[in-house]
Amino acid sequence: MPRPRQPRLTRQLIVETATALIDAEGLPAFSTRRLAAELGVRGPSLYNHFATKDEILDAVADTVTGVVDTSGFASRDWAAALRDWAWSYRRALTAHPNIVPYLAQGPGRRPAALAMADAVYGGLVRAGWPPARATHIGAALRYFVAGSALGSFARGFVEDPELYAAHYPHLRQAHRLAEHQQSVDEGAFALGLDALLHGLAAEYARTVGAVESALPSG
Amino acid sequence: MPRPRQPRLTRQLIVETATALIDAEGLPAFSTRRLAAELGVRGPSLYNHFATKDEILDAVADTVTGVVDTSGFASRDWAAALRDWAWSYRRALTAHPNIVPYLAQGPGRRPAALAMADAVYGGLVRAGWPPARATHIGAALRYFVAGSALGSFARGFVEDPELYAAHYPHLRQAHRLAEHQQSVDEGAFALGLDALLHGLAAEYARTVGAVESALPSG
DNA sequence: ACCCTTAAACTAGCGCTGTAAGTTTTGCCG
DNA sequence: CGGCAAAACTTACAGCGCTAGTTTAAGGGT
Repeated sequence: MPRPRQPRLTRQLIVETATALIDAEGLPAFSTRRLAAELGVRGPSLYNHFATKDEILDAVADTVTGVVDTSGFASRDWAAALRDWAWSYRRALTAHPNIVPYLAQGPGRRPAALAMADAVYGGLVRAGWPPARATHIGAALRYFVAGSALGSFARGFVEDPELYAAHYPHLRQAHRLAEHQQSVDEGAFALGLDALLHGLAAEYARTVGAVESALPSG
Repeated sequence: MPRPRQPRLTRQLIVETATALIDAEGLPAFSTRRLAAELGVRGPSLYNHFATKDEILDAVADTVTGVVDTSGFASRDWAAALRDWAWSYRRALTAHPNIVPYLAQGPGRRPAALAMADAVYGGLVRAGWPPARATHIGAALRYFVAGSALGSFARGFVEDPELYAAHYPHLRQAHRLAEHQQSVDEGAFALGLDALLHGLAAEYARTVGAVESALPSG
């Protein structure tokens, strides 16, 4: 088959179809041939638009990260902005949980991830946090969000409840976790995020706030 | 080649060699043939000892998780025990960073991960936390530790610093993160963990502590 | 109007992968 | 001492990411 009169593939179409395929069937089922078949095309044709499979995955990951809202850092105080961002970040990841294992391995060279890191860091520094501290805070929240989206604590407990009861006395109810997976994960996230922000506010009051109020400009 | 006089493979030897191979060359380089070659053997021979490749990876992950120390929950107050556990957990994972992406996808049916979850949950409940809260706390800390071991915040920034400076003004220094990766990650972890525990202590005082001190047994 | 470059599909194929099937020889147990 | 299980083997299959080379259409330059 020669070059078609109208191109059958575009980067955008490939990324959209890849996202749908990963959402529907998981990362392991995502192969270049499988994706190509979904697009009515023959495997190697994808390489006219992307250099490698990882480049496709990067594009998928980038569009997922792209919807994260960091606008709070421009309008709200740093703690409220952090909270809004963390929830938005979590929503973006849990909307496409199957791509998270790939995405979680670092921002790499994905523009949206870098833009997000930039916005968070800038917002925290602007609020008075020392640069090193701002880096740490952004990283810590990223750890927490990525971890929560990745390793849904509850998802692992799906097996025969009898097995648990015998060996792990405190986990007798663990099989029920699967039923309420979403609410457990969200509850754990909400609790952890509140605790983190509470602790950060205390640190802020102890260090930044104290210093600023002792300065003429504060 | 027939059955040898002395078996060349044991489950333990396979797991140890697999761990070393993954540590040295990463998850993508870990294939059954590659592992077999390392053991002086021919690929399919591994299937006399493990049913699938994933079963080998589960065994590796389980031994990694197995060294995590949860003994603090038996001897110390809940907050100190959580801190000790979190650090021990993090050390175990960062000692074998290449297996973390596999390990982070849930406790599955790995005994060590389940035993760990059991110990944490039990310790928190014994300290007075309501069961649902104990589940949330264990999950939240697991998110944080796994996220920190998996997606080293700093590791992603390795590219040309000029690229960052142009598009992401606040990340001008980001390339330096790679140099200090370990200290940044540890600092972020320490900050986040302290903040988390600070917030949890406040919640404990507000709920559990208040109730217990109002009871005869408290 | 024509040529030429480039684009976008194709087919063929390489060296991998996980793993199933069947073979051979050894060690051990009844 | 016969026979069965164990543990290595060889062979093979389907699928993987990706490269190379081919074909034809689209579009720009003169």
